[in-house]
Amino acid sequence: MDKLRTRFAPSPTGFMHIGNLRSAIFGYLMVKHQNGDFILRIEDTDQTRKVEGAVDFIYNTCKLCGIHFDEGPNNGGEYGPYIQSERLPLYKKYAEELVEKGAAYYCFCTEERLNKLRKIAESEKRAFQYDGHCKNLTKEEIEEKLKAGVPYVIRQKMPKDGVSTYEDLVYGKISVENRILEDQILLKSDGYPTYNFANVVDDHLMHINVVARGNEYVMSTPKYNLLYDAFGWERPTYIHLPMVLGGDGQKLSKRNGDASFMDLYHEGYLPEAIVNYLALLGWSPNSNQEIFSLDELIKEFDPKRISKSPSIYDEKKLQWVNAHYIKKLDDERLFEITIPHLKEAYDLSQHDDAWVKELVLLYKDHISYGKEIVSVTEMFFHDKLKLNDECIDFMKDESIPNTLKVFQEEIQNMNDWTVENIKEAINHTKEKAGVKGKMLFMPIRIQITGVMHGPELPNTIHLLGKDTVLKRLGE
RNA sequence: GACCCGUUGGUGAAGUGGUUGAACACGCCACCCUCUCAAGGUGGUAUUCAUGGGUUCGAAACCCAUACGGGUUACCA
Repeated sequence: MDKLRTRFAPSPTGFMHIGNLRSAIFGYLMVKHQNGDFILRIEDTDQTRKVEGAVDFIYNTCKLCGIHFDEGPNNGGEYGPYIQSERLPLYKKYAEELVEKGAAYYCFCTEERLNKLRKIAESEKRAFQYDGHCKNLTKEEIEEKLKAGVPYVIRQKMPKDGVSTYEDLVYGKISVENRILEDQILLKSDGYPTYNFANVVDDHLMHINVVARGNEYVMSTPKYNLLYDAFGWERPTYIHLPMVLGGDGQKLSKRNGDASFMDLYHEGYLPEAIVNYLALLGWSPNSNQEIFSLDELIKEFDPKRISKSPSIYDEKKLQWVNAHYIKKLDDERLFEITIPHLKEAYDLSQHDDAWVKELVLLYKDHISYGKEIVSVTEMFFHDKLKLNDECIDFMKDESIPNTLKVFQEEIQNMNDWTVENIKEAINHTKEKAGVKGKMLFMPIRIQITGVMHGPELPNTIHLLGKDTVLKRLGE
């Protein structure tokens, strides 16, 4: 069997949303499972959508995720160029070849005529389909118009009857009646190929034998196959992926909580966690395992276990996965995904690096993504503590003023400001004030941090600093 | 409208005719741990498998309708 080769073929929009990334991941896993090649091809046949720097952006995103390309615009390969706008002459040549073979034809129909046809179809409540007006032009007529420079497109000649069938690795057998297939445009009047055509030509030329893409193409795949057949090329294996939807069951959008990969990344989600989560959206392993490294995913991946129904993107579960990875993260990376957020939110000039790092470490097990460090550490940066009702209630106990007073004295008399000494101070307070457990810790915690929960108290106090602590105890 | 695809709990899902009175995970709740929260541990919650018909000794699983959802129907990709 030939080496597996698939491609990720995005448009250079400078944006990669979760669904796109997932397609890339699935393609990558599919092909790497069998040691195949993963190729990047840029589909920029719609010049109006092109964005500067988009190719690098795609490379960066994938690199962060651990996905590498065996071939592509930035790393070359045997079958380049890998940017469609650089392959223009090719498409024309192949389109003309198809005309010669009788599988396509020149069409000189104007937009006005097409629009008129469309209107008629609409008024008759019929689906519009090109009527094949130019299909039967004589050779002389065509020559003449070409010579006269009349703008033209090249259209695919579709069979009028019969049924086209193919086998999809996910959806199984798909059949579509040929009569609903339109004589679609292959080559636009500006000389650019349409997506559909460029895809087939490039896939063949680049020896792509596995096509993994969104299931919005399930129904148009017979058109592609007809093209392969007309050329006498071998059809690839198709894997159509179910869609990813937002929480409202609608297509992903900013509105329903969609985030692009970069948004998530910048909020301190780890790429490996995102990849892990995404791999589980619409695919399930043969076991109950939930946490997978990329290598494990490659080993376990089986396209037969891709589900057919759309999946809903659930940020809660992503957070759970991400939190899992954060717990195992080495400190340096933890700092990278948290400290910039702290810097942005708070004035850190009063603190040195070591202090900031200690703070982050204190919350390592408490956050599920990097940016969450900001909300969770608020008490360190805002002096005004607002107690909620529960705290106020708690503070009503009559033993509390004394407990706080004793503790305050302990702090005042402390020479070395260390976690150990603070622990000692709490212990002394226990003895001197005659309180323990909750009645010992809670008053101190509430008075100093303003809330009833948080990480370990001595460490928290230590980080807050003696001055702040005394100030809050005095209030 | 036509065509294609889908429909297991709040979410991701396992399941491919019979230890399923439907696994596992997220979420949620409770308990344990803990000064507290988180983490961790334990337990619980929720789907009778969209609906209605078949086929079968037996169906979530096979077949047919219906409903709902999504997709396609561009000189966009």
